[in-house]
Amino acid sequence: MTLAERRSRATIYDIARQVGVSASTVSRALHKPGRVSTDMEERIRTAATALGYRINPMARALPTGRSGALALLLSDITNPVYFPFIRGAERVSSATGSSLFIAESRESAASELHAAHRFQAAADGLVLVASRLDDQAIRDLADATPLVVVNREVDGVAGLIPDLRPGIGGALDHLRTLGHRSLVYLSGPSNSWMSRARWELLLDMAVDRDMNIVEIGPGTPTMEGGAAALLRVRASGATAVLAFNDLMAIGLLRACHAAGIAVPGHLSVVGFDDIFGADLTTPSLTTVRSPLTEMGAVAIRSLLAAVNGAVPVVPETLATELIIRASTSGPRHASASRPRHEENPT
Amino acid sequence: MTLAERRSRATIYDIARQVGVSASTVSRALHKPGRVSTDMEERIRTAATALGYRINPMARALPTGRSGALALLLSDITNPVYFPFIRGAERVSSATGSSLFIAESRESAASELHAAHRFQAAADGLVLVASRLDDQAIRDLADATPLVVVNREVDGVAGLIPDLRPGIGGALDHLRTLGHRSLVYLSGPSNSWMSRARWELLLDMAVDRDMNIVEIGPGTPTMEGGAAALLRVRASGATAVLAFNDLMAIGLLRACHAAGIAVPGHLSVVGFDDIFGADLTTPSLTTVRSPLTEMGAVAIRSLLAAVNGAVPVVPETLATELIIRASTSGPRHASASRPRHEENPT
DNA sequence: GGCGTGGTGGCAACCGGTGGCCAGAAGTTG
DNA sequence: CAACTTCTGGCCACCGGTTGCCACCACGCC
Repeated sequence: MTLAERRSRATIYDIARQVGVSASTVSRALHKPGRVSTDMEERIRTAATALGYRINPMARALPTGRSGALALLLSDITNPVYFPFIRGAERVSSATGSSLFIAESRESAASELHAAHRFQAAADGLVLVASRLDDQAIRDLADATPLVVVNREVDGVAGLIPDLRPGIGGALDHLRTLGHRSLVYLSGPSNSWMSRARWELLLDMAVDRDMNIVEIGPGTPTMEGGAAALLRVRASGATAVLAFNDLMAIGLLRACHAAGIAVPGHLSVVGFDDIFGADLTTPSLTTVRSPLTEMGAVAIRSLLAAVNGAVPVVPETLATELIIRASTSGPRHASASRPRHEENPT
Repeated sequence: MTLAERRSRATIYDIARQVGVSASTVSRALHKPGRVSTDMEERIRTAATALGYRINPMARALPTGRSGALALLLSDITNPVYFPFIRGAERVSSATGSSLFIAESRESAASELHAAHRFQAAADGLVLVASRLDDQAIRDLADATPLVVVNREVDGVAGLIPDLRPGIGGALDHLRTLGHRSLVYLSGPSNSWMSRARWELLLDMAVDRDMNIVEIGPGTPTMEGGAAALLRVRASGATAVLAFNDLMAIGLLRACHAAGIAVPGHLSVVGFDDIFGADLTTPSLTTVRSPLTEMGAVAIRSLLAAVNGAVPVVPETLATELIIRASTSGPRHASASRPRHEENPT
């Protein structure tokens, strides 16, 4: 088949021959509305479908410089947080007729850069999610290729960041209403822009609300990373902890259970992202949800705009939101057996 | 930038001009080891790196018919079962220098076919996971393009299926040892080849073990689908249920909890796949794990072999395996409070 | 010294489209 | 009816590589 396959596949020349016109006429009939007479277009279209013609994107890409492909670079494909994002991105790209490349950098800047270079040649544009590259490397890429960064802010590069205020404000208000005054933020990797952004806003808004907050970290953004922080969380004396992401929050939850610390009775836990699984834990996890599916969609739309030379418009609807579940309650209750919120056990 | 970007990007002609040779010599120096003299190759390589040359995959694809891209088609990107599979696939493709396209058919045969056609032109080969197409459509695709189907068997098409026997045998032995004699299989979608395969093997192996088993279904392969089956599961009088996948098993778990039915005290539950989250539930889920990451890797390796005209070799290590957690115990215990297996709460 | 041989590089065609430019036909206008 | 547009289709160069074939050169050998 390797050879057989190479044969077949009708080209515009086949159509041209059958209709008795030149190839450029076929090209125009198929892609330049109004450029050829209606009945000629008609004849060419019928011949094209009869021959099962499908355009060769590579051949088209050569003169136009446009491959019709976009690329998505993630630091960790198996992090559940990305799946809604990928879905949103995939929907928009397939709806607009683009193909989507995907690659994972495995938290390594070098392999991220390598993948980015590979895709610079093969795709029309790049989306970098939670990039591990430094600002200058990103700027260099953006100089050569349309580029959108997600969950990161780089000067002079199109970026996409959800509005953290409603979610973080909601979380702080929620905890304050429950009676918490002393909080901990479990931070993520030191090179994570988003971890820093969450922390800085928490700091700011906690002070506004007259609450104390300390940072513990940096930590790896996994369940293990969350579990590893337990000792320091306890030592801090805080009554509630916000973890950089749900994975860490879940890790902490499990570590608490193993150590006999009741959640939310002795410690309230809040996560970020609302990943799949956040409502499967016991207690189910209160978390700050990001509109991930929509962010994926918007990222691709902005990228397409950039590819087409238009100015990307970011809708202001990318707001985070607090999802209240069962891992938060008033401080210093002796037992976790009666979480005060609607429980969602499995 | 849309224009600026199109400029730059050194070509082999730029290198040729700088070194003072012809483009074909450059092409050979770069990709035909030994075809040009060593010092000429040396000079060309230095010039290439000096100019920041990177090959244009589209230009190369035109004469060779090889784009260096592979495509992965899934029915549902957000199903956690695919996460590890995608990772395995991505690792192998990026390790072999291929780029990976990804698309989701949203359970629709029409959009799957549409995506497949799009990728036929742009990629060297396709991987279809849990395809919703009928056998003939898949065969037609396979006639025109190197193709590997995963979790599906189609005559004359390369397929990749894990060995279900160890996992299913293990699950039946486990349940039998616990004292169960009467089982239910909660089947998935009627067009799911894998659901059928699991059922048929369960049937076969249950009879061998002198156990009763009935099928309930078909059902949608989601938590809702699992929850929806509760009434019929109860009515069957069975003491243990195996669900088509973990999502359904988790849905059933939650429905049981809501209905006051103790798991595993009143009902033991076994899932399939061991997705992310299967050990987050309470009780944590006993499940038949598939080697998903490796399957992703093997799928891409087979596809590459097919692309290169070699015979794909499927290693016999793709065995399923029973993961015993806390959702199974002996039948008819009054309470679920003391699951007999090491519990993994949160 | 003539000839064979292997090593090395160039020429040119080709992959499948795109698009600028041109020419003939048809239609408009004065 | 001539001059001028507008339509419509063809010609051809080009995008950036690959590769079959040929030519030239140096060397070795008889």
